[in-house]
Parts: sequence; C-alpha cells; structure tokens
Amino acid sequence: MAKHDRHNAIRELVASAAIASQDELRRKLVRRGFDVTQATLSRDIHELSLYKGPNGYAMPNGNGNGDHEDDLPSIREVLGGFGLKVKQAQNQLVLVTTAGSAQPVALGIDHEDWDEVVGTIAGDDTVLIICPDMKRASRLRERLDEMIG
Amino acid sequence: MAKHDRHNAIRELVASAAIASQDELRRKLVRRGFDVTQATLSRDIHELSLYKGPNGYAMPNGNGNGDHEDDLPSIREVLGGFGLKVKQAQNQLVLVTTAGSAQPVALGIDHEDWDEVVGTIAGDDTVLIICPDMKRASRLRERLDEMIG
DNA sequence: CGCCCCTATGCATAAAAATACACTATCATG
DNA sequence: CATGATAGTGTATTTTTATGCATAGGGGCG
Repeated sequence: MAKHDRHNAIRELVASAAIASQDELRRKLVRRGFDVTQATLSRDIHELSLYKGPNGYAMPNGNGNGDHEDDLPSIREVLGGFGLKVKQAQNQLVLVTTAGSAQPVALGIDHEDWDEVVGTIAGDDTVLIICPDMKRASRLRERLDEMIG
Repeated sequence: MAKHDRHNAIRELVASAAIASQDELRRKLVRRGFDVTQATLSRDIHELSLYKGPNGYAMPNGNGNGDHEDDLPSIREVLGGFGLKVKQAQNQLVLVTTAGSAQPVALGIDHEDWDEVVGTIAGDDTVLIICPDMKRASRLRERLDEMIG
C-alpha cells in the first residue's frame, strides 16, 4: 500500500526540514515519487497527528498521543475515596490523602476553580492548598472536611 | 494596553480547553470581555508561538524540533514560554505554568537568587514561591507578571 | 462471474488562517 | 504645537487547510 510508505516519507521530511504548508510538503513528496494532492496530505497529517507551529509541521513530540479529557469524577467522589484529613495553618491547608493520590486530588481541586483556592501543590500523599487568607482557608477546610467524612 | 491582558487570557484558555479555531477562541474571548477580530488573533497566536495540533491550539511545550536553542534560556524566556499566571496570597506567590513545566521553572527562579525569594516548591503545573513578606511578594509578583506577558 | 462493501483518493468547494493596506492613538522631539 | 515614528487594530482579500461527494480498485462471497 502506497499510503503507508507515504506516511513514512512524510514523517522523515517533517522531522528533517521546516515545512510551512501542505503544498510545500506536496512538492517535496513529488520529488520522492509520491504524486498526491493537497487533500490527501490534509488527511495524512491528521492521521499522523502532526502539529503545526511557528516552524512548520512537527512530529507529535512528547505530547500528542492520548487525548483523554473531561468526564473526571466529581471532587466529592475523589475526596471521599482518597482524602484522609485536612489541617489548617494560617492561610494554608494541608490535605493528606492515601499514598500516591495527591496528584489527582489536587487536579480535581484545581478544576473546581473555587475562589478560596489560589493554587495547589501535590506531593505523593499530601496536597498543599494555598488560600487567599485565613478566613477563606477556614471555610474551605470545613467544606473539604465534610466531603471527606 | 489590552493586548497584554488578552495574551494572558489566550494562554489560559488555550491551556485549559481544546480550542479548534481562531473563531472559537474569539467567541470565548468575547465572553471574557475582549472583543477582537480573527485577524488580531492570528497575530496574537504568532506572537505567543502557539501550536495547532489534533486537539486544537496548544502552548509551545517541550516541542523539540526548531532551531533556536542556544545556551540555557533566561528566566524571562522560560516564563514567557511556560508561565500562565501568578497569584498572591499574603507572602506567598502561586505561579501556574503549563503542565509538566513547574519543575524547570522553579529551578530557573531558584537560580536567579533574588532576595524576594526564600524558596520554591514545584508540583506538576504549579510553583509555590515563599517570600519574606507581603511587600516583597508584591514586588516579585509584578516582576513575574511582566515577564509572563 | 457479478455483486457488495470498504478504503484510498481526486476534484470542487467551504472553512479557517494569514496578510496587505489603511486608519488611529500614543509618544518623543524639534 | 506640529511632526514623524510606531504599535495596535479592523476590513478586505489571499492563501492554506479541511471536507462533501464521487470514483476507482480490491477483496470476499453467493
């Protein structure tokens, strides 16, 4: 099948030179013996998950692959499942979770976009939550406590 | 100037949601109070060096292709590339970065040896910066903000 | 063989992004 | 204050990319 070889050729070209448009890519491919149209390249580029940036097309480096987003469990579920306890120190809360779950829990909290939260940092089993002030820290502590319980 | 704020808004939107076209970005910006045209966004996207891939626009994460890579990048470049926003809570600053870049960013800040910085802790996409007092925290916040923009 | 289904592709065209040009506001300077 | 340089933007247009529709070439199978 020509398609497969063409995909390989595209990968190589894209990895080795800056290619600014599908038409430029097309011309380079023609020189290598692949005579296809821009429409086909548009599809190929999708199939290969190539990215286009300031320097032309690029391979889906580090990033790229899996696109799983959305439908994450509710913060309540997460906390109920992994949250162990919350403690307060001035405007900061320290949330202890089961081992290894701090990261996802912090992510969940971030996504809530609460205005009691300035930001979170997660280690392995501890999430540090920074609040704007003690008052809001207390309020959040109560809420989290209730969710954990 | 509104441009600066708009750039920040674009970074955040792009980092948090899948945006498939400049027109979609435009609609989201309008809801946030930025009323601009697609032409302007095309320029903004260039200025911000955003990439477009299968999942819409994205921040210029560790993409490794390109040519410009001289010495170690200045803290200014790092923040310009990966920093999203800074928030202050008393004597602490919370710096939100693109996913996975908090660690290097924190390293860069540490290396600056600023006297507004007592220390930093980095998670995945958040750096916590501890300052000696509110006054210096504010000063640093302004400086970082300016670097991000 | 004749028929159906499926993949790959081209052509024409729609949709999206980039850009040429013009206008305005700002700012430093003579 | 006039003047000229400059940045930011919008409008109209061009260029680039994506896609709807149709066709050609393979299999598989009755």
